Amino acid sequence: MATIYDVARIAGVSPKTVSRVLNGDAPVGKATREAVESAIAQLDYVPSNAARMMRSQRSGLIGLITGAISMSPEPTQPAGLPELFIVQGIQKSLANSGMTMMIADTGGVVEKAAPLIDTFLRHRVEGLIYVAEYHQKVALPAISDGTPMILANCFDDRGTPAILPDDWRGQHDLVARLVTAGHRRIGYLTLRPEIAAGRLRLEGYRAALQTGGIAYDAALVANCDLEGRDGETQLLWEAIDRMLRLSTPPTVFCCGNDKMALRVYGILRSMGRKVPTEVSVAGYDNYRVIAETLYPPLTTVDLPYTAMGVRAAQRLMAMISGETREEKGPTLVAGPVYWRDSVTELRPANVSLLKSVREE
Amino acid sequence: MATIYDVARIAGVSPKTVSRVLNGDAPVGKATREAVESAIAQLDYVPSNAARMMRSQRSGLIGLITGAISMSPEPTQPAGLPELFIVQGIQKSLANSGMTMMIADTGGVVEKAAPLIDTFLRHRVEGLIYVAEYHQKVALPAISDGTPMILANCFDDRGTPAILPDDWRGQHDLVARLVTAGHRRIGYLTLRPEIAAGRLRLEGYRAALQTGGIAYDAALVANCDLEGRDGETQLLWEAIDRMLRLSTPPTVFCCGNDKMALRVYGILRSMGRKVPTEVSVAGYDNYRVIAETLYPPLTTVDLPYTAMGVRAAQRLMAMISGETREEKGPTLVAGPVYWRDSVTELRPANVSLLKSVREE
DNA sequence: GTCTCTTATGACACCGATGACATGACACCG
DNA sequence: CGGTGTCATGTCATCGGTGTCATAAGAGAC
Repeated sequence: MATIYDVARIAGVSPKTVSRVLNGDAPVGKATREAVESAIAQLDYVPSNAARMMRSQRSGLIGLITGAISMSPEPTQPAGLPELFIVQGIQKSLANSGMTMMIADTGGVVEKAAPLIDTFLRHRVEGLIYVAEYHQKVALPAISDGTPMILANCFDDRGTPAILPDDWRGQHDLVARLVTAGHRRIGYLTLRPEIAAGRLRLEGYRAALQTGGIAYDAALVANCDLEGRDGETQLLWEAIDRMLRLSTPPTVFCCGNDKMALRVYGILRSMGRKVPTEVSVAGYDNYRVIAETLYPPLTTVDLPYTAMGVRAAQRLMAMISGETREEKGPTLVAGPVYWRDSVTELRPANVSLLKSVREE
Repeated sequence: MATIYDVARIAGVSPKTVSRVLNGDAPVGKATREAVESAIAQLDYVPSNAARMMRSQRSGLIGLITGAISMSPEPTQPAGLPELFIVQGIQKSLANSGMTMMIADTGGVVEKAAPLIDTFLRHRVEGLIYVAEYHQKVALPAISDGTPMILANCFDDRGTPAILPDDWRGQHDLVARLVTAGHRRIGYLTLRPEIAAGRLRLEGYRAALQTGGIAYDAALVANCDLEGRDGETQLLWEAIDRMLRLSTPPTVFCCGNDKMALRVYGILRSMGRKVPTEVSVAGYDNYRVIAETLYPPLTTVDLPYTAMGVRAAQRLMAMISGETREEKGPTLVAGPVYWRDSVTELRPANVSLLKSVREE
């Protein structure tokens, strides 16, 4: 690979002048510039970032760690990689800042995080982002030197800056929208309460009911999340069957996520109940492959992964440039409700009111 | 950030000795080693890859370019990111070789590839991998210097080494398996023939029929792929309806991919046809969120993305280490048939023969 | 004509590691 | 006891750029 000295020799100038042409940090005569540019083209010269970095002490690198990309060796459970949208958002933001992203993954093994961080530090990354596969608490090894770090889709108890989905608000907005559409008996087939999303969304559900003047009814809520183990379909079947036999059965089922909604579609059809004319269904995640492909298309709440990635990158860049007006605590990012045909409007007259609700 | 000189001073030795402790490339006395290690720990010293790289002329970096991560600004069409499994496979392989992966994406815009390649060359990556979102032909700018490059999930007409899914074999194996199960009228709702997967899979379908002694019947094949535009469900409905009215209707529908199969489930149920007792359905891709969640679970062919990633990394590493016994032409990677409950065995007696067919 | 100011360019050291080579201290050999 | 080999360590140059400073050539001011 050609060096700046080769270029200088061919162009008949000093290396420093070549450097000036490359960086435009001082005026260069027209004839000289052209000679240099021609030499560069002739040699296919590409400057070395390593050398540049040694002097400038800036790497232009951001390290990204995720358990997302490689999962357990026998990936029975994790099927989608939605958090890759977070990476997309990060990448989009960073490209504008001239940063290059290095990426590595833990393969789902937490212990691998430390050596990966070390590798990144050797490359003198200017910032680190850790992306989790779902909204959760994590415990990463502390970074001894001052390299800034951001958590995306997760948080820790050291107060590391975090970007999180606003699960509470998402479920709240969806349920509020259902209430506006006239639904008052709202079944909720929840995720397990052990995970953050499960807890927060249930709270959002309750808050929206309260605002709508609807009493919470425990008979309308069932945890149908078996953590990926088999039997989920049966659990759903039983919960749905039980709720539909109530004296005032639900007119709509909210599901913990879109995947669950996909199962619920099959179950309701097997029961001979038409969606949405006889019973409505809503999901969560806006997992497009499911939500848009299902018939009828699924009403759901967007998990704003891309936006979270953008925010993560922005907040990291702010930390790197040392801006003082730094937010404390986690940044919550809310996603819009995607209103599709899987939910009936029980009172069409109300549609005019809908503008007050956040929608796509 | 501490340097090797700081460590040397604290430990009371020369920088070179510190280097020796770090790299273990020459014997170091026990007492000296311990002094150095203690100094390293005390200073939180992390060696600089940039400096190391300048001398060794080896970066330990691999550049990965993909259009996968960030797609069109208004992502209506691309919903899944299955090719990220390719990245997973690559990453898994590279980690074992001590390589670090840099990643960037074109955002779907081909013109962005050139500057990204340039960025990677500045970092003196030792190899490049381009990953496409689906099996296709691409035209990338040539790499002027000799940096090795691999195409994954795509190919060009310059003969750049490529890793491709064996679509022909996948569809062939699936259909052969269907024949073994007793199906002789096999409907095929295809992807559009303009894309590689559409063509190759159709050929595999025909080849398997021929081997099974079954005549090809054009009435059983319909292109139901509208390139993401609306109306696909209607097109599917019409094709299925027409085929089911044939004097000898198909006993199974093969679908161009799992997403199409998801639609077909809904359509068949709306038509009042039970899957799989009245009619069987098979997909392609083994898109787990769909294939495993659907009821009944979907018989499909695995698109071996992870394996392709592994192969891509292996082939690249072979090129980097300059091994001569280099394969020519594309590497085809076949995925197994995942036999699930969406297809009926018409002749259970035949099950004993199945061992000859590749399965999970 | 001389002084100053700008423009254009070069000389040189330095960033942080490591390869090549040198050196000093022992151990072992005949 | 001198020769030779091994171990442990140091010296110095070097990788490829760029920051700092110096310098030469004109342009314009007085």
